[in-house]
Amino acid sequence: MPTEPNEPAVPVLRTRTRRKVTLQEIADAAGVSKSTVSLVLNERPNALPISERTRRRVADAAERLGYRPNAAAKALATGRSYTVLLATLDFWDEHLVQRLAGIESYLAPHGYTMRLSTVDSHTGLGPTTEILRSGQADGILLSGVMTAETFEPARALRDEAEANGIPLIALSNTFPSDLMDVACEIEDENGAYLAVQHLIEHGHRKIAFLGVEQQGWSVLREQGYRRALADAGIAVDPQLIVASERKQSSAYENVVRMSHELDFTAMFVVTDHQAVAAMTALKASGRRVPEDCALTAFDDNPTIAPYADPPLTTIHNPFVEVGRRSAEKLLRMIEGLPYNVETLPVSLVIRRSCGCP
Amino acid sequence: MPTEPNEPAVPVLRTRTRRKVTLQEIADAAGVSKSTVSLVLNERPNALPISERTRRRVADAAERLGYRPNAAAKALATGRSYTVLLATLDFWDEHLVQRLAGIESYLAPHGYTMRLSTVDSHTGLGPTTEILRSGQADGILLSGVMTAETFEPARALRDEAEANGIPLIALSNTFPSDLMDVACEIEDENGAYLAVQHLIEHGHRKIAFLGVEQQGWSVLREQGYRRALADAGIAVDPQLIVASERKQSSAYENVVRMSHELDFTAMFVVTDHQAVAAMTALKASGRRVPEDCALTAFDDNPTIAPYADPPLTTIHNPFVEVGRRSAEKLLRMIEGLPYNVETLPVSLVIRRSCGCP
DNA sequence: ATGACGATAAGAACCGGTTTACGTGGAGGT
DNA sequence: ACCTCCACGTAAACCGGTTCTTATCGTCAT
Repeated sequence: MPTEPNEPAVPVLRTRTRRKVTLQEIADAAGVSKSTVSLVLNERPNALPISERTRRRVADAAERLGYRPNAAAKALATGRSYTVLLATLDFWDEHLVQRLAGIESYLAPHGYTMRLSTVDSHTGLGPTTEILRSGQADGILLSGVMTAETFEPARALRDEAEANGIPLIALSNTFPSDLMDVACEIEDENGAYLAVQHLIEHGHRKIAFLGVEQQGWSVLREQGYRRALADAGIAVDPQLIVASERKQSSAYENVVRMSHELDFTAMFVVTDHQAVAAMTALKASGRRVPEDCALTAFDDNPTIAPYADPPLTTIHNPFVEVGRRSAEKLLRMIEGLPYNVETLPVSLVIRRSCGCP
Repeated sequence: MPTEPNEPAVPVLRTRTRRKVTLQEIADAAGVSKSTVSLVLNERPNALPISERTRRRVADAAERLGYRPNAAAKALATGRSYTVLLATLDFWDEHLVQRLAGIESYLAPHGYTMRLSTVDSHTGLGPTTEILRSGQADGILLSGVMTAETFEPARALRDEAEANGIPLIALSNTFPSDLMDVACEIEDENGAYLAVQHLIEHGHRKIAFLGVEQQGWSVLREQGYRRALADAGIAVDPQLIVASERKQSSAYENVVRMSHELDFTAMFVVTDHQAVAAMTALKASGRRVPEDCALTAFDDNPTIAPYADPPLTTIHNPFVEVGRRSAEKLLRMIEGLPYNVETLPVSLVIRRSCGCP
């Protein structure tokens, strides 16, 4: 029983693949020219007037045929890629995920998509340069915090972006503002104030501060800590102010040492991430949280704060909103629209680590 | 002293922006036609012959003018975007970073770049569908592991990719193989065998196994554990085989319980990530590692294993290589070339948690 | 009836590459 | 000296949109 010899062996994929529908095809279907179709489908604010009747005919045809504009053709004709480059200096930015959600939620409805490229000492700027020079991105969002290793790559990227006339903003406000823009600030100082104030309301007066070295936001949060103490008439004990490296183990070691050497009943830690290390250290030093040492933190990281033991009382850092705003600001820069930098409010999220029932 | 009134206020950026160099310009500079330039610059294997002299002239001109092909024009002409879509189901894939390094290292020299898009219950398939339908990607790498929440989105993406004739492969081998392809396997079974064998060589006979629920690779690693015991003539104690959820807290709780209820002197944990939780739990239960309980793990995660206390003896999981191979295989699928799935070897990395000096 | 004008739509050029079918000049054979 | 043939380049069409200029039609005032 011989089968048809010319029958392809695995035709499934090919037959199911829908052929791409072009502007011309929907023009034919609607009985108009392709320029008319383009005009209708793009809905320019002050374009040529199109009658309601043809507008509808075109829209119907487009809908019926399942038309999707060819991105490359559009990019070629407009000189814009409708693409944002997410350049990352350090993929281990714990907050990238949440910001990403905000970024995508803004980009998608505005017809933009995202490219990804890492910029570090291993990969170098090469691939990223290629993306910019070949016109594959209209703007850049830079992810990652400033460290000794990331500073130079970040500066190089900034220069490359500038040379190509492509706007760039940073997602985190850890870079000097003369180096690069950010979309928005958050209330670092005030958030820390609220977190420390809450500890004070619990009756604590010996409150330690655990910060992170070399980060502007950590300094701001320390200022909030100091202001809260000052407002409550509590003198600052410099010994109780400690800064760790970014990694958790550094925080752990610091807190173990502090537990042995210093006298405090509460502690404010500048990030949830470091707070869990601090709590582990406190417990390892024989202190219960919050009974022997109450603790508040900053970030309200959804993968950390609710699952810590005890759950963290912490300042809600609006990362998703920061992502949204960053995308919004970048798009405004791309379109040449004005924008301004706002400061987003934060709020205290009370769980158990502070001693609240 | 009036200044020139027509002088733009902020000309800096514009003047520094290099105008894009086109094929035609370098054709003029080299005194040839633009088709010749295209031919020279693309170096097709069996294209029209070009004399060495003009080849050099063109190359020189291109170099001198700093020519970069316009990606959109190329994409339009070739019908290919030279872009791979990294679709992620779950950005918290701990191993994405390393795989990403491997992926980029392969993509960049082959002229490909990466797009990014998340596919989950929040964002849905929408933006991703748009990318595929508008021809903005030639292939898809799917990141993230299979869970109850990610299964449906993954299947939908697979269907959409198939409908558009775009190849897709998964980065992790957690999906049923009839649902989607992977680029390569790793020696899950053998790695676990090596890790457990090492504990046996230290003289341990009561060895616990801590796995992760519902993951194929965890099952494979359990098989390696069983084979190692069998080869040493040790009977398997079913009570010592425990599976946790993916989150660390689940592992922590399981190990605390095991420490109280069961009798074992060593433990093999299926991931570094869970191993640190296990170690914390062991210490919290009053057991020293490795003196009271030796421990080996799997993954050799560079951000975890060397920094654990004590540093983890663990199986090196070649994530970077997996990323490279995944990119390679995807590109071969895009180009219609044959490929095959290989199994990558793993190796034991000895540090301190096993009890070695 | 007719010319002017406004509202619509068509036409064509263009974006910057790729790719084929088609010239052209020179070397080699007789 | 003439024809062939091959090596090398060129011209032109095409990819699928955008956008500006031009043409056409109906309507209204004169």
